[in-house]
Amino acid sequence: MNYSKQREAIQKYLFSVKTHPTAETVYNELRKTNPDISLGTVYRNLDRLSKSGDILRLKGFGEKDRFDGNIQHHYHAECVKCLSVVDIFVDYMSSIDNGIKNSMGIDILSHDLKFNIVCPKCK
Amino acid sequence: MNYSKQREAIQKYLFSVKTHPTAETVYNELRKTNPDISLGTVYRNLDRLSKSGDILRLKGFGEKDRFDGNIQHHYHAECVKCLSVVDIFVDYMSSIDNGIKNSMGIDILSHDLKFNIVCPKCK
DNA sequence: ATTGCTGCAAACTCTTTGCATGAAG
DNA sequence: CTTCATGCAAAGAGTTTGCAGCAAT
Repeated sequence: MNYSKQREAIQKYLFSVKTHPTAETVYNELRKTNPDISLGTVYRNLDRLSKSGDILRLKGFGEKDRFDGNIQHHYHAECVKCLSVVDIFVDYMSSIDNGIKNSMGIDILSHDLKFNIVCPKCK
Repeated sequence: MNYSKQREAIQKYLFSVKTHPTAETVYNELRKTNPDISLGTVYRNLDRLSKSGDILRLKGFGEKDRFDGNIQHHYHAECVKCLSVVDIFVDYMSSIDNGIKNSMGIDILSHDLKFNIVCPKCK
């Protein structure tokens, strides 16, 4: 994997924001400092970075995928009004998986958990 | 909402299966007994039925939406190998939401929880 | 020099929708 | 008759990809 200015800019941007931007938002933000970047390159690098474990790809929040530069474990909550995504800094709750294993006898590899809230701004 | 033969067939089919078919699967299955049904009609009715609360639309399992005729509360698990979706008949765990409220001070409206497993067939 | 990355545009997948016709009430 | 639902095909939204040229090693 060769160095590329574009990939570095994408990763830096994601690391600098606490929002959970879509590919299009990343594209529009990066164009301000990197006017020649293309949407295809953004998609390609977001895909690469998430597959290499350097960023997170969040699915199931609205129709578009969202990306997160924070790879420490945390959950996410979506505001049911403005659809923004906020972080819930809580450790992975393995008790949930153990509970299912005990009551159902099914081995759980992991779980994906999303909370629905009304965010502070919308209240 | 007028009666329609097609909508009834869709709902009956979903109620009769324990799988969690995609729109295309519903379409292909219904065509066997209802050869003139169109994919657009299937999509339209799946949308209508999920909005009226008669069926469930499941998002976040692979790329395609899946539909569930069982509207009693239950969780779902996805097999990481074959991507099939199986039911986890466990009551809604409001303790999860209360835990977040107590530790973070955020009111949780609800949560969406998906388990990752290796299904019996793939083991 | 060789390989990998880019910009561009076209293609792809899933889903929704406009329209003229046909079924339901 | 009037309204709603259908079949069909086209359009829409999000994302991926083929290709020729440029950047990195």
